[in-house]
Amino acid sequence: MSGKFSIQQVAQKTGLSIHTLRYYEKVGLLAPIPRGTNGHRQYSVEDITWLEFLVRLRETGMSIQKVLAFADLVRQHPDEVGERLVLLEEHREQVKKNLEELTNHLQVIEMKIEHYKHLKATGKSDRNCIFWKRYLEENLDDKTN
Amino acid sequence: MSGKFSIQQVAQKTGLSIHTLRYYEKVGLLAPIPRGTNGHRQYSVEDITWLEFLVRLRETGMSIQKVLAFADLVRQHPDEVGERLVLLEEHREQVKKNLEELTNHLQVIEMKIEHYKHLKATGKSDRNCIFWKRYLEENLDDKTN
DNA sequence: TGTTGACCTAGAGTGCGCTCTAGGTTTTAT
DNA sequence: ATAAAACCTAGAGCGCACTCTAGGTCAACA
Repeated sequence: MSGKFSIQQVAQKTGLSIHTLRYYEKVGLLAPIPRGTNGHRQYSVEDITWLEFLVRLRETGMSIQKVLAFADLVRQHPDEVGERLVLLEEHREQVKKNLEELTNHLQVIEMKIEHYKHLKATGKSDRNCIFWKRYLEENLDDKTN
Repeated sequence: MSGKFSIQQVAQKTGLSIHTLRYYEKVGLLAPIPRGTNGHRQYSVEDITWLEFLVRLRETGMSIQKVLAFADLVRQHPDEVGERLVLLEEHREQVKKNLEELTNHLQVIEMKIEHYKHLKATGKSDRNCIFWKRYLEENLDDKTN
C-alpha cells in the first residue's frame, strides 16, 4: 500500500538531518518507526506527511514541547479534534503576531538602508543624525505593560 | 545635553532584562557604558537608540555574531557607511525570505484549522483523510537542491 | 573473504543566548 | 545606626535543539 522509505530518503524529502530524525523519534515527536528485519527504520508516507507538517510548526516557532503536546493529542485522541483545534488556533495567532512584528522591523531596517544610501550619495557621516534622534524622541516610552 | 538613564530604566525602555543589558555590553554589542561616581552605568539617549535598533536586528533573526560585526563597523569606520549598507541589505533579503516562508507556513496551518473545523462539524475522524494524502502526493519531491 | 556502505543504539558534546549566583559597594530612608 | 534598594563584577549554570561519537550489525559486492 504505502511505500517504505529509508531514513536517508526521508532526510532528503523533509530537509531534516538523519540525526535529527532519530532525535525526533527519541523524544516522541514521531511514533516509533517500524524496523525492517535488519533493524533499519521504514518510514511510511504518513510519517513523511506528519514530518512535513511538524517542520512547519517548528519553523513557525513552536517549541518541541508544544509540538509534542500536539502529537500526543493526535495519538491519544485520534478521533477527537477539538483540543488540537484550540492548540492550532492559538499557534496561528502567535504566528500572525510574529508576522506583524517582523513586517514592522523590516520597515525600520529599510528606512535605515535608505538613510545609509542617502549618506553615501551625499558623502556625509551619520553622527548626530537628526533623523534618528527625532525617531527616538517619539518612541521614548516604557515597554512595561 | 542628552539625559542619563539607569540600567533599570533602559531595561524598561528596551524590554531587555538588566542581565541581558550587562551581557550585551560584555560581549561588545554596546560600547562600554560610562559609569557614575558610584560605579553605576549611565546610559545616554544614543545608547538607547542603538539598543532599540539592535533589538530589531535580533528579533529578525540576526545572530549576536552578526550584530557584533555590524556594531564593529559602526565603531571602527563611523564615517564609512558602505560596508554597513551591504550587511544590512543582506539581512533585509534574509528577513524577506523568512517572511515569505512564514506566510506560506501560516497558510498551511490555516488549511489544517479549516480541515479540523470541518471534521468537528461533521463529527468525522481524520484517519486516512484523502485531502492530506493528495496534498502529500503533489509534494513528494526531494529537497536536496 | 573481506571490505564498503547504510544503518543501528546509547549517550556525550556543542553552540547559542541568555540567566542567575555570590559576594561586595553605595545611597537613601527610618 | 541599621536596613533596604539599586547597583556592581566575575563567573557559573541553564534550556533548547540539535549534532556527533563510539562501537556494533547486516547485506551486497569484488
